[in-house]
Amino acid sequence: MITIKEIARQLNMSTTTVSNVIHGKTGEVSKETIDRVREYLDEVGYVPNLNAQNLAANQSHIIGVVIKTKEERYMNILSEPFVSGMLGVIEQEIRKAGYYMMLYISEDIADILNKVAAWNTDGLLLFWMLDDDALRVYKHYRKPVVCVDTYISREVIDQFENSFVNIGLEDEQGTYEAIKYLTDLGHKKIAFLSDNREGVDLRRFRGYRQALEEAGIEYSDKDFFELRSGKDEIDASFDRLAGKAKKYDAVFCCSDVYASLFIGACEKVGLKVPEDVSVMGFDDTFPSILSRPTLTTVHQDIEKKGKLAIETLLKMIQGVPPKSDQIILKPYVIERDSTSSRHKGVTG
Amino acid sequence: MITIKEIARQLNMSTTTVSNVIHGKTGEVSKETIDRVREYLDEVGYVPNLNAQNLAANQSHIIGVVIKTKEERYMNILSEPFVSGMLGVIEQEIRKAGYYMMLYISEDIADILNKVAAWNTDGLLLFWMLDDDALRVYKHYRKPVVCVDTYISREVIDQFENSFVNIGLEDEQGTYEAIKYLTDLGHKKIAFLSDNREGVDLRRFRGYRQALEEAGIEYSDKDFFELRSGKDEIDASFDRLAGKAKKYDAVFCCSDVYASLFIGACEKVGLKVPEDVSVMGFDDTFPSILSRPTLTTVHQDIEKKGKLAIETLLKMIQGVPPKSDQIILKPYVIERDSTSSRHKGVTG
DNA sequence: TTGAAAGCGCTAACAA
DNA sequence: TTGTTAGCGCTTTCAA
Repeated sequence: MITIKEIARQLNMSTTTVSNVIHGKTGEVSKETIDRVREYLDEVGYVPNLNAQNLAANQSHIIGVVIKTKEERYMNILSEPFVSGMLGVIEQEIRKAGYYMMLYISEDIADILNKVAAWNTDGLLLFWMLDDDALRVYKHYRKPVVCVDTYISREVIDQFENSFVNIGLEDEQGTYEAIKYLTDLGHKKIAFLSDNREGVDLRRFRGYRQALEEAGIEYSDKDFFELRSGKDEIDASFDRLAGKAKKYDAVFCCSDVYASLFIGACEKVGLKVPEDVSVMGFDDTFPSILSRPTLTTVHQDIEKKGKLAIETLLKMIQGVPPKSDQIILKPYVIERDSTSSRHKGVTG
Repeated sequence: MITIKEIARQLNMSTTTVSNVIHGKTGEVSKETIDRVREYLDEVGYVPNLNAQNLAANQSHIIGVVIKTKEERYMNILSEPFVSGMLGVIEQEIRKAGYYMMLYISEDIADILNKVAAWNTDGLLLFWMLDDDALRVYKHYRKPVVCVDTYISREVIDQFENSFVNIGLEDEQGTYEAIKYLTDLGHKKIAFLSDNREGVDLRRFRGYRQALEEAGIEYSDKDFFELRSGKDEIDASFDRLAGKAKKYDAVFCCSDVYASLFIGACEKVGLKVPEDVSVMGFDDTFPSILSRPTLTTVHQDIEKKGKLAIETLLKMIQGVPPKSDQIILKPYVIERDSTSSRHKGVTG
């Protein structure tokens, strides 16, 4: 790899001049010199050493994308349609902006922090942080941080000194509408299926509770279909829940994949979807159209979410302070074939 | 961020000593010094600047993962279940080995080459290169390169000076077995669905042709269901192909996603799967169990493929020459519900 | 308009 | 066993 120094030597000029034309700081360089340098650059196929550049300029052009995984899951996190969809658009946007993406996946915030610091990452995109995770990151990091789908308390946000931005979704409202959609169909016994009770899923649960309440339906904790999503247990877990589903009119699932797998489990126990039980998903990722029946689900605009996240982060990196600390997208129900109006009650 | 220099100053010793204990080169340092340094390192939470480290040591600990995309596709490449599954295990393995992954997605090899060189990437994982793509990369790069699912001619391989390794699959044999499975069920008119005629899919096509030949079935180019996979055209393309499917007993698809979408298109034109037409997929990714009917497909071990690729690359980076230039995994047919024995011919 | 030189943080050859 | 020092390739201040 040829270096600037060498080029300068060949051209009989200083490294400063070469560096200047490389960076288009041509105000201070004669037209003639510019051409001479440009031509030679082309000829030798100069490629800058980014490590050196980063070291000298103290900026890396790396955007760190941080995903905190839970322990063992049935599926590699990157295989989740929502995650891979998100990552796809994020990667694209980062690349378009001339930055590089580095992926940090870990269960351990401290570990992530280390790596992010070691690379001198210019900015961070944080997915699904809980509690004070994001704050811990920010405190040690003090560079632009954008969170995605993160719920933290006002108190914690205040400690961010105005440099917290979350790109989120109206999870509660979206789920409320989903459940309302089901009650409007005449369903009464409605279960809520998720593998956790935190963050995003907690808000969805609240939306679910509120819709039930407004419909005058009582909730019991048995209606929370808690999935054990470990690799070894997920099948058994679905089977168990499908067994319980006989007593329900509808089951709302916190992701399309879960909805799809749940439908499979229902089939196994002889329950027909939607005739015997309606099933809803969330996200409107491609499992919702591959599944049969196709999934009635809550659509969210993944592309927009990803683009907004990177756009916001990039602006912050360029020193533009964020206008608001929350950018919240609106989801909406998409009707497909996994739901229908209530039959059981009518005939039973 | 505290530096080694500063630490050395505080501790009243040289940077070499500090650097040595950081890197565990403790043979040359007294026990006492080691402890003193370690303790202080902990205390101040020292994090090395990787840019500096890379620059000085001339190695980046970055593994470049290169994916050459085709033009516009209906789906972001990272959303493809096969790709995201692969990336998931690769990321994991890279991380476990203490390396970093940098993703380079582009249509343009030259562009990729630039970035890879700029970062001084330690090794490269190349996906689905065609023709002399991989060779071009190697020629400009001359560091360890492992290809995945790459078919190139012997001539080209020879130019690699023994440093070419491909992690592949018996695509031809796998497809041969898939088609044989279909002919054994009594199917005669069998179509082959793909969006291209190169690389992997070309070999699969050859397996298909051979199986047909052995079964004494004639092939006509109309039996190649060529999918236009652009965003705007894919639906229309599937509809058109589903229309053609009426005259067929079975359709072999080059991916599970395609199989799944094709089944959807068949339903639209009133064709039942598998009663009217059998459909097969490839890869055995999760659409094959989410779809209804579940997909009969050709299973390949993605996890093993990914692990082998990284393992091989890491060894090469450590200077161990590869034993063989081809590591080829064996796929096998998995029976599910999207295929059945031939009815149409029996009754018609 | 151009150049010299210091320094980014780290490694490693060499000296002590 | 420890320290000095010369780079790695680039940016940038300051001087010419």
